[in-house]
Amino acid sequence: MTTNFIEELQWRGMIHDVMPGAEEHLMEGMRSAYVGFDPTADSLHIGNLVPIMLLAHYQRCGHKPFALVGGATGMIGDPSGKSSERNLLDENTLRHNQEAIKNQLSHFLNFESDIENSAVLVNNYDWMREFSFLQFIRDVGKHITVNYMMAKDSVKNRISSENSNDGMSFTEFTYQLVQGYDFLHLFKEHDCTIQMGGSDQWGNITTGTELIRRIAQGKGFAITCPLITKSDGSKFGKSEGGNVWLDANRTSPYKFYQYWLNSSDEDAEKYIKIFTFLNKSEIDALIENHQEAPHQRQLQRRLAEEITKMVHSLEEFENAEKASNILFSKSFKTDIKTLDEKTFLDVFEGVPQAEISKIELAELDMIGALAARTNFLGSNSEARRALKENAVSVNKEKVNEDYKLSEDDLINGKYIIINKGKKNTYIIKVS
RNA sequence: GGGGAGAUACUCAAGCGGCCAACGAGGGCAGACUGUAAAUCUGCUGACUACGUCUUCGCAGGUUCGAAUCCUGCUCUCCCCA
Repeated sequence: MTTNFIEELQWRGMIHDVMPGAEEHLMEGMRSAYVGFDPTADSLHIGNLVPIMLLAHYQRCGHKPFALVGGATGMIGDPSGKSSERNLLDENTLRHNQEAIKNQLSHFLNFESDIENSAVLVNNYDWMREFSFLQFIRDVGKHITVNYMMAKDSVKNRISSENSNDGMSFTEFTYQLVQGYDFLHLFKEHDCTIQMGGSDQWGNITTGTELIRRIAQGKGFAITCPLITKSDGSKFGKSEGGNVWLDANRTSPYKFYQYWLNSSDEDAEKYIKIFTFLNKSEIDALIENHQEAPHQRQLQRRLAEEITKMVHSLEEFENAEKASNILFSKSFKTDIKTLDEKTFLDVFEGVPQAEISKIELAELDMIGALAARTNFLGSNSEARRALKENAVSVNKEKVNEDYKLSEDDLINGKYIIINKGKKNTYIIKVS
């Protein structure tokens, strides 16, 4: 019943490193593996998507996935890849975030308890909370030398790097021990033998396998996936300065869809393997088609479709797609009128809106429509600048500073769509 | 405890009495080109009732016709010696 998990990940480009023996270990039968998630926010973002997919594939291959919410570790802060100390969380926020995260994970993982390999959510705060400091340093600390801990890249970088002047607190130094202990705990309690994560987690994971070996005389395995990059070098998962979140309230499904749709060709080929469950032949065919007619961007479309459906829903995807088609269509003015009000609102869900009266409309100039009255832009200056740069359009037609809005501009008798550039849309509702 | 260096816009980083709303780079935004891509080129990137005015260069005072630049005190950071 188990299919070859490693092989599956391999062709998808999701393997960075596998500890020797892991593949054989997995072929022997159902195994349990876990991935840690950081509960610093009440939503995951697409940077978390890779580990999520890791677990999802894992479950699909017939194994049992554990999602560990790092309540305790989140209180400490992982020094890997960070150049400065992190803020700590309090318990209430933690619990709230855990719930939200579980909810999002359930889009990918099956938590139903009636199947053998159902997913399980655990929070390391539950077992770390009662662990006293003395107990911990006796039971765990005794087995790992400082020399061993110092040898980890995450620690070395922080201590020796010239650009981090802040040093590293003892708290963060102990992070790997706490995470390592999680692995040991899950090993003992749930027979969890594998930990997966991004390649930056390798050091932390091996501290865990080390603990399992020394304390429980067992064998734990590490599997890491590459960190996702974008071909232009910018950070993956960031858009307009912020994270792309899985939560529709933080990143609207439309924006989410657009993020993927705007992937470069190179990235899209990579992403479709990593972020969708499409099988190899299907993906190969898609890539081939795309290379023949790259301008049609079928690959990006399919990629965006699959992920949006998974993270949000079929309906949200359809709205996002529809909105995209209309917003970027050549015959915008006629297309937009084909929408009834309900669909119109769905399509523009999450787009900033402002409501004004007809009387106000008559007096409103473009500065007011962009900033002074509506606050779409940060300041009047910004509005003036945008107008001067020929960046603003009303219902998709470029306008300049002298343009006067009127009732002729109303769509469905109520709405005016304003764009700044191609990608920033605002709606004025006139009542 | 003693000595030294520093704090400038989103980030890095110039400026060291008027020519400073502040060089430059990165980032961001926009325009052209395109495929809502990448690359490239161009413009913008404190605010306002806008050819002018106002508020900004760690904080608080002071000198001066005039200060990011000089002086005094304070806060914070880093480095060296003990």
